[in-house]
Amino acid sequence: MSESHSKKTLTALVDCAIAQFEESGYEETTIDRIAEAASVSKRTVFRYFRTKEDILLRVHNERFRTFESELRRGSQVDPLDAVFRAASRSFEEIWDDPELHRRRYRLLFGNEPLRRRMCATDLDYQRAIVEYIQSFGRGESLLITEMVAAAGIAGINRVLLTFSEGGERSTCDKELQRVFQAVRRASSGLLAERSRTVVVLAETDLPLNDIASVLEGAGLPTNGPHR
Amino acid sequence: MSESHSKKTLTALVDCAIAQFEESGYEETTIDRIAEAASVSKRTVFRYFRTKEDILLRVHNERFRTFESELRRGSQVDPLDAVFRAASRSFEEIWDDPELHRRRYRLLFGNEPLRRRMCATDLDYQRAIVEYIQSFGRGESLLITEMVAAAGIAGINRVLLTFSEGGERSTCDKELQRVFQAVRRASSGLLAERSRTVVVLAETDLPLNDIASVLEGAGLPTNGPHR
DNA sequence: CTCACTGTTGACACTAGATGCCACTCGTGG
DNA sequence: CCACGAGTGGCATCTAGTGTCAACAGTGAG
Repeated sequence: MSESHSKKTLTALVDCAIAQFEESGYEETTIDRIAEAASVSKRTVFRYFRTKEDILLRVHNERFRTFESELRRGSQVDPLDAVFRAASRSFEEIWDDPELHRRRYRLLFGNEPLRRRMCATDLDYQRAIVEYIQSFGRGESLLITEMVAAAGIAGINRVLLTFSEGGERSTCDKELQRVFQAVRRASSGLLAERSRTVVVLAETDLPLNDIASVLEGAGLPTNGPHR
Repeated sequence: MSESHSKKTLTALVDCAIAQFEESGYEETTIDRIAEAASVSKRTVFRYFRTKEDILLRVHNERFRTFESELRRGSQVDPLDAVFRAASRSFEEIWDDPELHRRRYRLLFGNEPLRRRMCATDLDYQRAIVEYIQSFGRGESLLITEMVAAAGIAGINRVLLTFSEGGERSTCDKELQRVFQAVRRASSGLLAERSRTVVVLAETDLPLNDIASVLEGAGLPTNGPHR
């Protein structure tokens, strides 16, 4: 259960692999080459990483796991708040060693097959978010929930891309907030399955103030200048 | 350029492969096994399909190509209309042989690695949709456009899942429409970066009909009973 | 000190997906 | 009858990934 692990060889493996990928490209770099560079046997490489792409993708997938556990931990009233918090948390680890993560994500975004592989992780995020939101039992349709989740994930991916292109922490934080503001705006309309700007035309003898009182009594704040 | 192709062996290959996959599972079925079942050599299998998963995924990827070309062809005023039309068109081929496609998608959705592979195609859809919408030059932010596209694609994927689970044409069409209504509702707010239901209170001496005329003149359809 | 236990590694054999190369066959047109 | 090209089989080869086993190092107990 404890699995083979030696911090030294692990980091050596990652460093050598990333260096080789950057130098010769992902496809062109064979496992044998990486093993040789890290002075271990091919077999040992596969003891540390299940697959070749796992060398680059593991950290990304682990980001999902922290996201998931943060999501469970969060006892928020609003599901979207919880998702936002969890997403923020999952980003924090990146800032421990931004340069290494940046190189990693640059490789991932720069290589088409790997970029596509990353999409597979989105499925995990979608499932987790949908399950979480549905667990609140507000009766939102599965379809709409999935769509809202997908939109949020697309936003998160762009934040990741921004980061890989050199985005600083403040920039990424700001973009992530923008994503969730957008999700909130969209979902308030979508989850309730209706959202439209309505213009009401009506004739009445009631004075303006009476109508405003009725609206405010119904929990609809009015902010127009009414006497 | 003409590539090797023989309708007979192609369909034989697909039929045998799908049958084997259904019987023994995707991973458990080797290329040799498929080749043997179709009475061709292993080498020939790879002349018809670049990879093993291509046997199942090719049709799905071709669906994207028709989507893309339909998108270009479409000379719609509204970009979302064009995307909706293109999506509908890309579904039409399915109804030529629903059962075969159903078996295919059942395998794809039922096998986790393949399900994840399908996600890679979403990237193509997202890029195409984003590029198309941006080409209208309405100044929507890239981030928001990507999010809206992702939401739509998530919806399309659910329609596909519904189909694979036995959904009839009318059911799928209805669900697809629901997806795009949702996208429209969300995007009208998102692309403009604001969306809210507004109630206007005002006093005026103008008769109802005059106001209605102004609104309709501005392209806002009214449907209330006004004299 | 030594025995036993455990965790890490290297070496080797092997499977399966995938590619490159060459020779063969078969139908069609000149 | 020959030529040509498309489609094919057979074979060698490469690479990712797995299973197995023996070797070796550290550690704690007797």
